[in-house]
Amino acid sequence: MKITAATILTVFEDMGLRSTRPRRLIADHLATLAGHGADFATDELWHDLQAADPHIGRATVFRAVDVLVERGVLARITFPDGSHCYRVCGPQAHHHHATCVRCRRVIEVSACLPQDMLRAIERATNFAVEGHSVELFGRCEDCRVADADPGKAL
Amino acid sequence: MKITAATILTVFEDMGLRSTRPRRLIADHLATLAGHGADFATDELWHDLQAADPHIGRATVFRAVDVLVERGVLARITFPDGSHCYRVCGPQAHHHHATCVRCRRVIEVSACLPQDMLRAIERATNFAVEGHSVELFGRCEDCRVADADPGKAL
DNA sequence: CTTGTCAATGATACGCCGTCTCATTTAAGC
DNA sequence: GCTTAAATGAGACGGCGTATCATTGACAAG
Repeated sequence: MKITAATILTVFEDMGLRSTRPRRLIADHLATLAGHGADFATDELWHDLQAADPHIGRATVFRAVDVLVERGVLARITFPDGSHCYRVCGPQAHHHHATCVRCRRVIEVSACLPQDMLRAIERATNFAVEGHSVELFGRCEDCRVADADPGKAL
Repeated sequence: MKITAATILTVFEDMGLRSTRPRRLIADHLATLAGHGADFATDELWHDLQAADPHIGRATVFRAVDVLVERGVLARITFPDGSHCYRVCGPQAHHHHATCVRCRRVIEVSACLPQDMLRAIERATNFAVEGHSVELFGRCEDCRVADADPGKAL
């Protein structure tokens, strides 16, 4: 399912939030990002939006991102060094991400921890597991090619 | 295997780093933390160390933590909200962590993504998977009891 | 032991990133 | 329109990690 600006505006609406100019701009911009499968940092998003409206506030963008993360429209992806970025994901089925450590491209992965493994962990640790995160890091095909033949790309 | 101050000092030594007073203090303190299985933030560690030596520098502690994370003596545990803490883990076998969302206690979990799942992901995505992180979040037994009977504990 | 050298330190300035505050604007129901 | 509370935007603030740099001290050579 493709994420459109309308989809995102509906998410705001569903939360009882008003339809405002900044939120429309954000929805538009995220819709185009979704098309490219690109990831972004919040500050970066803010700067991009300033092209459309120089007066848009930083706090406004941060607030919107928080809402969308909570609603699952955006996924927060954390790197091993503690830095992170966001990605438009939509309220789709549960999934995880594989990130290329070279170009930072993000790919969705439907695989997940097997249910019986989770249950085994609960038994072994006496924990009630309520959530989990799985991040995969590696090299995408393009970057493997580029690494093998440095003269060709980038 | 129990982590001792000597173990940690050996790690510094192995990296060609000098044996200094601050590093000895850090090693000592981490050894006691390892005994309790406690987690900590870097700034917190700094404050604790100031009890032993009021002149120890913040940068020094951050530098030491970086080294030890790189060497696997410390594991960085990231929470869904982006905050994080460290935990003494030692260069043990590969493992992951389950964290109690209520008391933040951390437990080690030996379970991991099955090899064949990783291979299936590589086939499906054309990624060469080089690393991964798995974090489990839930409630430990004590906290479940405490939640069910608020009058009793904490 | 003395000395020379460079890693390491510690004090602090700095910068990023996210939050908070609050006066002003604006969406939306009447 | 008018009213009212939500939302905004400008900027102050704060946490946390890094950079800078003069001083200290570890360690090896003589």
